[in-house]
Amino acid sequence: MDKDIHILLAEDEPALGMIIKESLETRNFKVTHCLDGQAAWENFQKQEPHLLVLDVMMPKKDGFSLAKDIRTMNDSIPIIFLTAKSQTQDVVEGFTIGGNDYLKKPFSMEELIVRINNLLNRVNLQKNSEILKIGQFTFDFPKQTLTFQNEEPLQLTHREAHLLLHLVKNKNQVLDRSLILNKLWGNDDFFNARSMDVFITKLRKKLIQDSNIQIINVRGYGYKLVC
Amino acid sequence: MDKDIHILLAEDEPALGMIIKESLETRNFKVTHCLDGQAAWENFQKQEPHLLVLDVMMPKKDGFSLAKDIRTMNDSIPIIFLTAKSQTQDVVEGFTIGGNDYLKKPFSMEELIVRINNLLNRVNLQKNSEILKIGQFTFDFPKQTLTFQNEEPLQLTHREAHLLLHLVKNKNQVLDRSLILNKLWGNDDFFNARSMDVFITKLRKKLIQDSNIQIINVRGYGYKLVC
DNA sequence: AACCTGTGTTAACGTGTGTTAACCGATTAG
DNA sequence: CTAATCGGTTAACACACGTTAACACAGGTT
Repeated sequence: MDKDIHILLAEDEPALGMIIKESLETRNFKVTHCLDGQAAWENFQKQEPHLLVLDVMMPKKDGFSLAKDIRTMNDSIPIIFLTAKSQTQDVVEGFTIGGNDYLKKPFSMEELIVRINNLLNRVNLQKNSEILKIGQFTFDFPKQTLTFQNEEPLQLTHREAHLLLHLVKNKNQVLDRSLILNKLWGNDDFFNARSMDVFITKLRKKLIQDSNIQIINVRGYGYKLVC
Repeated sequence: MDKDIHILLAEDEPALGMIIKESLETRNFKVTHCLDGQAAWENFQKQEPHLLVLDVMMPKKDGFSLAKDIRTMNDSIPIIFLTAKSQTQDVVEGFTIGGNDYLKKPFSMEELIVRINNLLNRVNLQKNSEILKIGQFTFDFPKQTLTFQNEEPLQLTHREAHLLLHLVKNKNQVLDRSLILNKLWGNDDFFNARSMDVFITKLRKKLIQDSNIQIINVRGYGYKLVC
């Protein structure tokens, strides 16, 4: 799952960069290592990574300046700065540019990984699993479409897509009613529960073409999607 | 022009607060001075200022806690913290809450004013000089053009370009309606919301050539551009 | 000045989505 | 068996959003 996460690392010290890269790769991240800000900028435009780890002091283009440029193109991508400096003013500058976290050298790999996971969970988790297969269907969650074999994609609504995502992520196991309700509706009162029932019906209809797929109710507990 | 800018100042030390208030007023800002966090909170709800200057250590409600509450209502209003502390950790805390800048006491008025102007410029006239790719389109924001592959560039209007820029900068994630409205229109009343709907329609039409690009509505929340 | 032209807002009407209600059958407790 | 409960299904509904066109207005042109 993590192998889908792509991190762009900009660090001019080759040895340190190597260590970070390898260390992150053992955690199943895909890492691109650039040795200066200019290279990182070019790579960012080509590859569109999920997260950036930028050294502040680099040749050609420093990390702050690089982050500033990146923010003109993308408001949300998480940025972590690495810096040898410790003055408050630098931290401030990093954050005003739009950095999300800040790590002072020397730091432990554990620290870096904790921060990366933090940021990815905050921003990235929801859109993580891009395109899923359910039996003979293809479920594109970001686009909210459900495609049977090679037919025309069927457009799902926001609620349908989210509910289906939950079911698929927990397929072949019982999903607790109130768990889904709390996650998607915010609370599990009577009316929301009935609303969910309606959506279960809708999903069943849209999944009817593949008879191997079923949304099974477990009375008093919840639902499970089998396929 | 500056006389339209309203700053909410929360500073419990009356003398210092007075100095700041008067100093900002000579720069043509409209300033409301509150002596504790509780008063500032009430005032914020009533007046909806353009920028906040918050002391961190205050009676009744400290600046961090106040900022946290304010961020639940408004993601974008710039917040500057004033603090006597100088530890990096406090700075980090301030920024993770959603502060935009940080000023360590004692500071000069000039410093404060530079930062205020910085933040206001960033919010008001986001200067951008980049060329973005959206699927098979090239979006030149400064020129306000949208080019499909090698065809003739399509001219966008000012509103179209700004709206598209926001969507692209936050692509693949849901962008809050009222956030866009507040940024581009200044407020999120009914009529502006309908106006935005019209522009969404216009953008969809202009992006129709690449079927992988979609502006998806999330009922009650906002839009996301997927590509 | 009168006339276009392009832009953004407002209006009017249509469509889609999510919630609620109503009615039903199935399951289970007593 | 009967009553209570849970879930299935359909339809009614309110309202968010889509779409188109009319409109107002600013800038430029003649």
